[in-house]
Amino acid sequence: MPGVKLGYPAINQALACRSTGTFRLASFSDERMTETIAANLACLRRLLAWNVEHRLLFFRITSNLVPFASHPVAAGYDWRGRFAAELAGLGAYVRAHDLRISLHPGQFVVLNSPSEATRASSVAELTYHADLLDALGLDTTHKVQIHLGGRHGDAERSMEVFAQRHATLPPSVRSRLVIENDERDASLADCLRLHAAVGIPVLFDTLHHSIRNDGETPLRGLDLAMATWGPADGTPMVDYSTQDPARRTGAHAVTLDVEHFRSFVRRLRRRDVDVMLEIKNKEASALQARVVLDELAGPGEPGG
DNA sequence: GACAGTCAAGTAGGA
DNA sequence: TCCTACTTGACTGTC
Repeated sequence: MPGVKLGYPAINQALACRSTGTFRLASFSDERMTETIAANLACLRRLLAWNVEHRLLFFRITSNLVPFASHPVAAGYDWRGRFAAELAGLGAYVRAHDLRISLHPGQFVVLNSPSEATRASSVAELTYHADLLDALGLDTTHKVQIHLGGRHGDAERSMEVFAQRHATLPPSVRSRLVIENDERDASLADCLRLHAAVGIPVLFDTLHHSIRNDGETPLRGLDLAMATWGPADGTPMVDYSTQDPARRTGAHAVTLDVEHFRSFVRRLRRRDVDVMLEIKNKEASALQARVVLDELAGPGEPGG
């Protein structure tokens, strides 16, 4: 585990601010948009500083940072122009502290949808995510992760459609897009086939793989996924979680299973990955995981 | 201030 | 056929 960067998604429960602020579509106004984005960016700045202070160098920025960014209602709102200075400042902070950023658009991004309207809104949403990374001045090692979308009654065809549409995406989107295995639509093997077809890197999700796989052990699965990341993609990203025993299959645990995580990290050995902790209690688990990494790195050499 | 219903968007699976 | 979950609950009207 040479320099594992640890992270958590979107929200820091220890801070008294949220970068996920939004409003109802019916409440849309130029003023509301401006005040919400300004508050979200200010909170994001605090969040990143908190992360740096606690050596959590991987962070998933909320897709809500700019509410309704890909919705027609906001088509005339130039958020990139109005907040250019703030966004550039945030990006400079990310680069100065060697932070890693990811984004995870919602379930409404369905690139292979049979509906033309859904496909178009999906492309618009992905373009917003790429625009955000562009506005931050971040390179193609900062990623946008999505799932296959749906099977639409024909799993083979759905992957073909995904591949075809992937090829038509704007370069700024395509260069940042990665696909994550899930337990419903696309197993790791499916994602690897997509990689073979269009070159998209595969983000390995430990929990989803434990639920749905084709016999690959977790480490074998991880190695296969890691091999899909090229130099321009940076260190492979991994989503780490365990099953919440009290909830439905696939539900993320509320707290970190420290022993499970320790075992996971030990088995990484020399593998270079950045780990996103998809644990419900957010930064609290990330701090625990940080301790585990430091312990395993030994005295005098904190583990990245 | 607390609470409950609702919120831009799609899809599959379960009740 | 309706409800739920998802990546992250958050917003808003009512009491």
